[in-house]
Amino acid sequence: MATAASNPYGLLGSGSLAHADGAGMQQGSPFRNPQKLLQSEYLQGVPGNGHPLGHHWVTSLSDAAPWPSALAGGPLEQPDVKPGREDLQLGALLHHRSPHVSHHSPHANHPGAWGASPAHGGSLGPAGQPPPPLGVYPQAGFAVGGVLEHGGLTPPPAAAAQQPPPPPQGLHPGEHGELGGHHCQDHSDEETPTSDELEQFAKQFKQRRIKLGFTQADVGLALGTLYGNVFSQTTICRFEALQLSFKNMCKLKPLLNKWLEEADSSTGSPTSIDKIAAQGRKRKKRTSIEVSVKGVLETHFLKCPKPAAQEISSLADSLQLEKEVVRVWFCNRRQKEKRMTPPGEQQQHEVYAHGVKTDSACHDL
DNA sequence: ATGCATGAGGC
DNA sequence: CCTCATGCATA
Repeated sequence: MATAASNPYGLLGSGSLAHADGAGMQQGSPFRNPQKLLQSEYLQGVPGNGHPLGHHWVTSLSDAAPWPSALAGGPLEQPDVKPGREDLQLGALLHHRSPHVSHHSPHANHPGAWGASPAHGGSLGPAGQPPPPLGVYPQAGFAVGGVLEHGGLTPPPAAAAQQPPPPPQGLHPGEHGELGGHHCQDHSDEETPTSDELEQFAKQFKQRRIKLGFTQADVGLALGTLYGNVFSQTTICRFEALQLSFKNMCKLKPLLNKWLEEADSSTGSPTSIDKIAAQGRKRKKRTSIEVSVKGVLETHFLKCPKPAAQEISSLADSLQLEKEVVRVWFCNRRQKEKRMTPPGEQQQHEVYAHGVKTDSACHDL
């Protein structure tokens, strides 16, 4: 498709571009993680993380296919040809507010996968959310809100029930009373987009962005000048690649959608070139971890995704790395594990479960 | 596009 | 110390 993916960065060599491009295109269905974000809301004290994350893989593979049938059952790129075509044809002309296909998967709303927290209409409040007054801090106005926390200290009662089958209850909108009696307003899609919708939106967004001649960085900046929430190229990139958490995706979608409309109407208008001040923070130089070392780390990660402090220390010592570096590495690894398609397995490759995680804390050192 | 890093919020 | 959202710096 848009192989011409933007090469906004003149500095990038063709080599890296090719790689990047390919990666981006492959993102057919990165979402496969059954992460129970939605439940975290009330399961907060429960072992989302109490046991090895590894079990996520097993979970996703064995039980559930959090994915819409389209993805799980049949590898279809697009159930409908709407997005792409529409974009190409009407791109310069106009587009309606609802980019997503009118017919969603009938069961697409099942919360199994990345159920976002529906009750967070308040914190996330996509559409109804008033733009913060020139808040320079993205997070200030937004409130990372009820970031779902770990709390994983309580082990599951029985190993048998590895993960409770998510109730098929559709988190339909209009349930919360906090928003007043507005309910059931047929908004485009503000409540809880399905992963499928998000995927489609992201795809469409990227294509339009490119056609309009904007780079990811431009968009991030524009969001800041337009709505007070600045984002980096990284974030926009991750959004397009669907490498953010479901919740995070839901939060950004409305903003990006607005930007699309804006960019659409002002075809040719120069975007505000506003640059926010950078913090004179002493950021540590990125420590490059050698491949071999990474291999060791990964091995350990497979054994125990959440090593104790002491274990981290000894590991760091063995690898001759700072403890902090190792700690952060594990943190990042865990995050990655949650957002991305599990390492070592791409959506096109064969899938076989790792039968190693019986869900036990790693051996105490 | 992605790896390592920072920081807020929370136990 | 963890998770989660986010980004600088880099491959």
